[in-house]
Amino acid sequence: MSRRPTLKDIARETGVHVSTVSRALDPQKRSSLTEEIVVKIRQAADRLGYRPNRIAFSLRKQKSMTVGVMIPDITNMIFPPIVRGIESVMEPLGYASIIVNTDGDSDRERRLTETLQERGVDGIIHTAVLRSDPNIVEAARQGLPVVTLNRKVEEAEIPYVINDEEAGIRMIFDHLHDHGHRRIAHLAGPRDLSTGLLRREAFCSVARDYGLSADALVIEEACRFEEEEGRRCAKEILSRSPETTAILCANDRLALGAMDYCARNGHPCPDKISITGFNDMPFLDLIPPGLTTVRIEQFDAGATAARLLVQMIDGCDGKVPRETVLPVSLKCRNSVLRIEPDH
Amino acid sequence: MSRRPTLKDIARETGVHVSTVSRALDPQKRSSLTEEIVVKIRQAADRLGYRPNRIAFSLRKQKSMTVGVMIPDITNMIFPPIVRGIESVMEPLGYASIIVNTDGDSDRERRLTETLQERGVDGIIHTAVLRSDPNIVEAARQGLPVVTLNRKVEEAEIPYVINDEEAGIRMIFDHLHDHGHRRIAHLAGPRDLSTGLLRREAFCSVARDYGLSADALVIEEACRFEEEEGRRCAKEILSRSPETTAILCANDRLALGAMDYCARNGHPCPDKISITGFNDMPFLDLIPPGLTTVRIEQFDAGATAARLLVQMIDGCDGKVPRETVLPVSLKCRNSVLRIEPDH
DNA sequence: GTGAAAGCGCTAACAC
DNA sequence: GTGTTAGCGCTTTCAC
Repeated sequence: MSRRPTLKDIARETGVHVSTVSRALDPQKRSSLTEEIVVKIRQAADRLGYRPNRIAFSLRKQKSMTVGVMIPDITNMIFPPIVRGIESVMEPLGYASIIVNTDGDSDRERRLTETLQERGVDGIIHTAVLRSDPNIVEAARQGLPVVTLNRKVEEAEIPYVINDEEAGIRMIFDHLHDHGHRRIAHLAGPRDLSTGLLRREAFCSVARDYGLSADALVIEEACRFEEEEGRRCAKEILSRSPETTAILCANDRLALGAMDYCARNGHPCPDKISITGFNDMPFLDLIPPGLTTVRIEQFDAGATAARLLVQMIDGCDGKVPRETVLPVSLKCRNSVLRIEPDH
Repeated sequence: MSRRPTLKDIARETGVHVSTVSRALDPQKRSSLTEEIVVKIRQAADRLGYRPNRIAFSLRKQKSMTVGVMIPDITNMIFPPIVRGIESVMEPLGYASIIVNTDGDSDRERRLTETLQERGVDGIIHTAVLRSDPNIVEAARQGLPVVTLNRKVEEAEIPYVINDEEAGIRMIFDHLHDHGHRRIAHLAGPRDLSTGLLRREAFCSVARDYGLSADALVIEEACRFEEEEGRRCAKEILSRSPETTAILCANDRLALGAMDYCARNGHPCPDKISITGFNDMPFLDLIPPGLTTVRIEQFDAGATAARLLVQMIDGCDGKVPRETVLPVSLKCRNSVLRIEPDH
């Protein structure tokens, strides 16, 4: 359990100064040294099993080679692929990630943001941001590189990468309409999350394009993106508007909840009612009847956000784009039934 | 984007020495200072928005307040709950976790172990260890606190927390036997993982207790804990031993794969064949017909491992227990059919 | 009760 | 080409 060797140990071992050792071990500066001494130093380093101390490096360089990744909850299956996407670009560059779960708790988020800053993270990828989010805005204002993922914050110029919500909703609405559905309800997400709002707005806009008047639209808003809320809202929709033939849900978990409620209450999907989701989370294909949904490339989204963040950290060339919109696609399974349009 | 304030800034502001500021801000040592000056310093700190620099702290104290968490792959749904369990004890204690994915790649694991050590982690929780795993053994030998989770490594005295594999296999075997099954095949996990081996051994041992001779046992071993391997092995079992009435799988993913293969090849579960899993991963309840499996408390396992690790780091009282075995329970769903025993 | 000084392991001016 | 020196922000002896 002997202490890890330091530059000083190598210096003593080889009889040179620590700064020489430091240079010899830095690929950038190696060139300014004699070949002979470099070899000697590297051999000594290998022999002693030297590993650089990144903490000392961080303190000196004011760069921790660490980024913070804020997510609502890693047990929500759409996040692990995002995390892997981030890792796929960060790790090869030598960055480590500290992943924290906010649980959608803004107080907790504030504390975690502070913790990350105390730990000197070089930047933050935030996948749990609210449309209005003073904590992260303040951090960004102080000069910390931040990029938000999946959601955007409205009060600041923080770069974000989102999916093409509008296109996704349009695809799925078209799909329902093509299958004869005219009485399409929207099970909306929370209004304080940008995805919730964006998808709702897209729904209204597409409905308008199809000539449905806004006040005829039945929309029920979930408080959280959770199955339980899906059940509650499905119940609401069914009782308020029993003639509904399809429920377009703002995400998969809401759809799963809605499907469960409908199945238990004499409206099995797809026979009695068609239901659609959004996200295409893992394992959805194994759950009957197979939710038709909008596929989002979570891994790519993570990787894209990571690339942006690195650009901001390196602060190299011009500004990074404020907005990055990733393409989505329709994933047809079996939760949408073809029916005769009733008009 | 002004630089974050340091102790020096507060010292200048209040006209005292930095060491005094340091003491005033340390709850432990605050007592040795005048009440008056402590108040003045704390006010100045608040006014400037001082946040301690944990990197400097780490360098000085040789303690990073960071632990490494090695998992095979965070997108495997059994791991997120473990991560949250670890976090639930680590975060309140001020520890952050760096989570890394090994992808079961031993080379990658070695690199990651080194990276974690360079970053000065105070300990490692390893959920992806092989039965023989020189990398982590070497790290532990050098004095780094390590605890393994779900699996154990055989060549060293590294504390581990595992689930009661033996009891789990026994429960599920009993359950199958109670339902009349006598021709029970085992779809085993990889032999180089302790769970794979332990569950296989338990299977053989229970079978022996039931008077089944070892050479009559049909066992097919998967190379990885993945659906694809489950399909392959199910095919093998069905062709080698068509009279099989039940397949006891070493984990849920293998079971899902087996179920899929059987369904597609005229052996729907549970009507033609009964299948069981192990782990009770999330969302299993939504996948028909509902896999009967052994429930593991992943969150608790993570929390337990974290508690052990903290004990080791604090190096306080006596040694931590080498072995911690967590209880498991039977989770009955609908993948096991009651049949007439054929003898 | 408070200040002075050293040092954690490293990098980067600046000398020579 | 290599050594000297200073310093990143903090804690901790040791003085007084």
